[in-house]
Amino acid sequence: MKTQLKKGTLDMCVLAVLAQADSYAYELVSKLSQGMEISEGTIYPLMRRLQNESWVSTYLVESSSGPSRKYYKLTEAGRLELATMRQEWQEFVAEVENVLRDDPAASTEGTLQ
Amino acid sequence: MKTQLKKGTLDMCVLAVLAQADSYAYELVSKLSQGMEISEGTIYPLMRRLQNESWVSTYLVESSSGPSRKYYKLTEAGRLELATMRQEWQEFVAEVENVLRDDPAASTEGTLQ
DNA sequence: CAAGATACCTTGTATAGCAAGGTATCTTTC
DNA sequence: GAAAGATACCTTGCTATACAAGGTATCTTG
Repeated sequence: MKTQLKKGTLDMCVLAVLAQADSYAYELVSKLSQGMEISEGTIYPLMRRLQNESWVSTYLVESSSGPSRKYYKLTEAGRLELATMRQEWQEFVAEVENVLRDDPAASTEGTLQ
Repeated sequence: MKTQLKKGTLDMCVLAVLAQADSYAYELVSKLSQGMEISEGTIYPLMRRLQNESWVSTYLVESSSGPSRKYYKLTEAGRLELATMRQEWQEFVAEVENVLRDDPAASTEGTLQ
């Protein structure tokens, strides 16, 4: 239902996770699913986009518990992009909060009966 | 460029502005444009959506400086919806910040050369 | 070998923001 | 009173992205 809110933030989230450690799509879904909803149908096109932008590189690793994993590694360009996205995200949140702040109902103290 | 980030937040922003005072689309654009970018091509379909959801009602007011203005007034349902959106927004921001927090580069101290 | 988990992927749909373009009204200026 | 500019409304077509649904292949376990 609040799927629109995610638009544009998921790539940043993925890059942030990859900034910690290399990972593969299937694992990224389960990692991110701890805090937010994200589905497989979202992650694979997304990873292709990140790769097309050269923000990640890939390598295959054979697994002992299933098919080979396609690992993604953050590139230097990806690291810079993540920093940019972080900044834009914070600016955007500040803008929205600024609009919300002017709303009298912002101070949620007894405004709703 | 960061147009994706706005997806799903603009209706909340509009409702928040209307929570302060009734307004019309053209004025809403200029009000919101103080803090964020939003265009006319966005606002009119958006206002129709809000109206279809019965979150706003409308009335015409003749202007002394141009054509009649279609004012939008927040309904009670709209007020409730705004509260819900606020909450979902805050939850969503918290989720994203949570993912970002785990990123070592989060503490922006000397991480970039 | 059947079932289930792991892991990859694609197709089609819905949504929302925006640029570009169009119309009508009202005031001002010449 | 014609032209120009601001005000105010609106629509069409494009784009991006998230997701459900479906499909394939691999490996383990019973």
